[in-house]
Amino acid sequence: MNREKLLLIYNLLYKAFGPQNWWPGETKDEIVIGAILTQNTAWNNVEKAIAALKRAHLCDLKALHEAEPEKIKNLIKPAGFFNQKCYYLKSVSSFFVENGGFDRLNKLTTSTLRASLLTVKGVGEETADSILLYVFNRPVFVIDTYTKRLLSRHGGNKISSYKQAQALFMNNINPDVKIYNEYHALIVKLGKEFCKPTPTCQGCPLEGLP
DNA sequence: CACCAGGAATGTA
DNA sequence: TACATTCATGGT
Repeated sequence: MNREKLLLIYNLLYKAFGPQNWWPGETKDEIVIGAILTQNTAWNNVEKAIAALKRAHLCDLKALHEAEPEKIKNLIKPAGFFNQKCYYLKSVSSFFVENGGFDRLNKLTTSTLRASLLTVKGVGEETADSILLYVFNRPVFVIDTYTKRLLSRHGGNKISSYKQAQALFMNNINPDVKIYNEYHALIVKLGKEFCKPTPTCQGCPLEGLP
């Protein structure tokens, strides 16, 4: 994998799929909540959980911080792992509330903010980077299952760690929030349509690439 | 019925 | 560092 190929893949995906308008969420709180709920879970199930939270006026980090765990669990059940995710939502919402919310956290440098997010239970590397990119608008490339799959099928080299995969993109693509946003969203689109565990390469925008 | 989904935490070797 | 296990609902 090299710079030309990374740019070529981006152009092919963009031409085939067009702009994805990510992240699908109206508020910053909703994006953070969605980032937790979507862990190893299909997005349509996350939408049901978010809709339920909205109806209960709990699609809000401050409200979640004060809500009863049992109430949260019942509302987010459609997204699966409801015991864990309730605990994660609690820990993430306390983090935001106790640190003065978005505006104050936004004063931190990207690396400091990332390290801080990684101390929160329920926030791993991918979720931290998703929040950095889609909530704080920092130029951080998000690596997910689809990205790793794409690299293993078209990469030509072995990428073992998250950090290594992330460095590949960030060392070769200018740190542009807009581009990082679009590229990750396009890779997810590709993963859902074609680059699945059992790939359907008929009509794939990347058909024919090494 | 089997398989998988926009992962993370924890434990083992 | 590299895997294995657990968590759980809903779509295909």
